[in-house]
Amino acid sequence: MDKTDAKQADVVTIRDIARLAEVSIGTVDRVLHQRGRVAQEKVERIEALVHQYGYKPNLFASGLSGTRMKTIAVLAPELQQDHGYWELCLEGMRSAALELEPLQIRVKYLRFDRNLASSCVSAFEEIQKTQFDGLVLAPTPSSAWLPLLLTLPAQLPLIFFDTDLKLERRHCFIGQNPYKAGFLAARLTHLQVEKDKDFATINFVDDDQHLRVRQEGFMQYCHNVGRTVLAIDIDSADSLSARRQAVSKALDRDPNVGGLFVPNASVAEYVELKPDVRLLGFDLIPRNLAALRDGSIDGLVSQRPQLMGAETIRQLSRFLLFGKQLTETVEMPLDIYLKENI
Amino acid sequence: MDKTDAKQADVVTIRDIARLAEVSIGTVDRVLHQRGRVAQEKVERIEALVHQYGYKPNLFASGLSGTRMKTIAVLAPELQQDHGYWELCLEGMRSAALELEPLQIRVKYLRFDRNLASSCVSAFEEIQKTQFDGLVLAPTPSSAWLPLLLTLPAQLPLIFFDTDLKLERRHCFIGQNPYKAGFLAARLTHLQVEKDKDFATINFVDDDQHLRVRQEGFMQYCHNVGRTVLAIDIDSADSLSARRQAVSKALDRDPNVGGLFVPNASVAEYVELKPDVRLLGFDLIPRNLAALRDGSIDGLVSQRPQLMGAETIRQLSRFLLFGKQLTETVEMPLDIYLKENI
DNA sequence: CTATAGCATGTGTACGTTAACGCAAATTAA
DNA sequence: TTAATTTGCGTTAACGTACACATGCTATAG
Repeated sequence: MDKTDAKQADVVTIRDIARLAEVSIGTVDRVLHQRGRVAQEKVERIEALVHQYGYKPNLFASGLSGTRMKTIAVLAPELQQDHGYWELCLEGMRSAALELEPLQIRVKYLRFDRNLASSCVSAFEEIQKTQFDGLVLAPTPSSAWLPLLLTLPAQLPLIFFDTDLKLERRHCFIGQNPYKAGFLAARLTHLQVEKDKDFATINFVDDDQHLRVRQEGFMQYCHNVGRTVLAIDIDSADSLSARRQAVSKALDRDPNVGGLFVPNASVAEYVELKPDVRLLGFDLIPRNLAALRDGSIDGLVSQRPQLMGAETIRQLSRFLLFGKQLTETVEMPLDIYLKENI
Repeated sequence: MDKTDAKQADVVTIRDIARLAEVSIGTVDRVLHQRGRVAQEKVERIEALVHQYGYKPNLFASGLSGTRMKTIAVLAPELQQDHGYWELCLEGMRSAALELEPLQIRVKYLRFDRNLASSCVSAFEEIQKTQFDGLVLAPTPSSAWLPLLLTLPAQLPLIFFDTDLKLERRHCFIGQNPYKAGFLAARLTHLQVEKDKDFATINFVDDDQHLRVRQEGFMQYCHNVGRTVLAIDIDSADSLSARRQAVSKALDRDPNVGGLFVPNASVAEYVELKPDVRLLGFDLIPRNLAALRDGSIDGLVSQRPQLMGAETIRQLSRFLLFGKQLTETVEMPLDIYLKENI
């Protein structure tokens, strides 16, 4: 029951294919790796046999002969930006990287300041100095990254993380669907607030694409169920107290508001403004987690940054190791967090 | 940027260790695999060097030399049992298995009738006929499985799937926490039902451990928030119409019930009994999914059977490939599903 | 017609680990 | 003391792939 030395009879090797095609393994190898220099007739013969016998190169053997450590480069915003969200993403990446270490996969992390285009450029230049076989990038702000990305070799696997970008070049995206996220957040708020009350939502004036689309989803649901929504304009560059005061004032002006929705991870900054206003927001960062636990936040929608990070590294590794084509878009599931399921 | 032939300078091989210890690789290998026949003095010298240089065998090389396909045996209830829940689990296993195929891992599935002890025995005997390197088992009913498990070799890795069992033997468990699941379901129901209404829950008289604990969690939450719960006894062996009628009658008797909670995947069988009673249940099986979509079910708690299946196979593979110790208990996250996040 | 590319193809070897094998020295049995 | 084990250790042949290199062939130029 322990040692399985059974059936390797049906395992097809490159040598089997060579024998069947009446050529050498070198020729088969050239066909497999499309290195040319093989007569068309033989190419076809070999490809047919490969298909017919379902030949798959032995991963161990190819790994052994290569023995070059593959490197994945990860470019993400500074850890403290976005309230620790990136920290969680990297945590997931690190755990996946740990698993993949014995498979000769290494992950190299580099950070940049997402408010500073120059920081993006220098991070990009920095990473170029070393060899890498795949790139994971959180491409914010897009204006800084787009020109840089054009300089990348066309065949280098590229994954956009968290934010998607329109780009000619072949790439893949892993992240959430912000519209659905906003829509779901609205539903969750709707559940928790008495039917005759209104909603308020914070509208960050410096917002990015992501937040905007989330808001759209939120508004659409509210519209569908006939909830009135008060949008409170806030500049996230303002001081915490100024922002709290602004929101507080707005809530006072409209006493019928029963739920406040903050479309990003900063939700914990708006706790305890008004006792009977439910507070909901985004992202299960430690601070929000604590607030959810103690009841000062009533619900969160989140996208499991750790899982997302781990999945990203795994996807890319699968490509690097098995040559498995990357899935164009991986839409990460949205989670609802209440006090009971954290 | 593509070919990384950089630094293998610091990769320590068995040959390096042998050279440093002034012995042959054969001796090092014997020490590494504890095959004996090495002088104590050299054992210590080698072990010290292995530790000092952090030598890790090259996975590719060991895989290559072994080349024996490792087999994982999976024993799970018939696919149609439990409303297709097992089907989803196997789906996840299959997808993980596909990924692992190139790593010489194979998964072999066998089904049994979980209502028939004799079926468990024969499935167990059947699986014994072939070689396997790890076993995944959904051990229901426990009375049938416990005696069989004693006959397994002590070092064979064993994972209990979905249901945990007390067992002397070393093993690992992957599944949900049913108490938390019930608790969460109650919270979800609580959110969707007006505060002055009561709850009803179906109490399957032939229930198993799982359902019982779920019910406990549900009851506890209701108790905490002061909701009255009407328990409706149902025998799941009865016909669908009989069961629907029984529930319907119970609901009619108590017109203040605003929410009905079904503690298992059969929830879709109780749709449209009373228009103003919210319906909540368990498990995102296709049928429930459809009912959630069209609004006849108002919420589900589920445990992502696919993810659970995939994770199980991955865990075991990690052990088989890397010798990575199995995590004792992997508690799968609970998900809340509403119409918007499916 | 020979020299010389350039292309099609085969050969050989490294990659690191594993474990069977074989030899010698040490120990035990007869 | 000799024969038979046991112990300690080194050697070596896989494992399947990848790729550098060698070989032989064809076509074209001189």
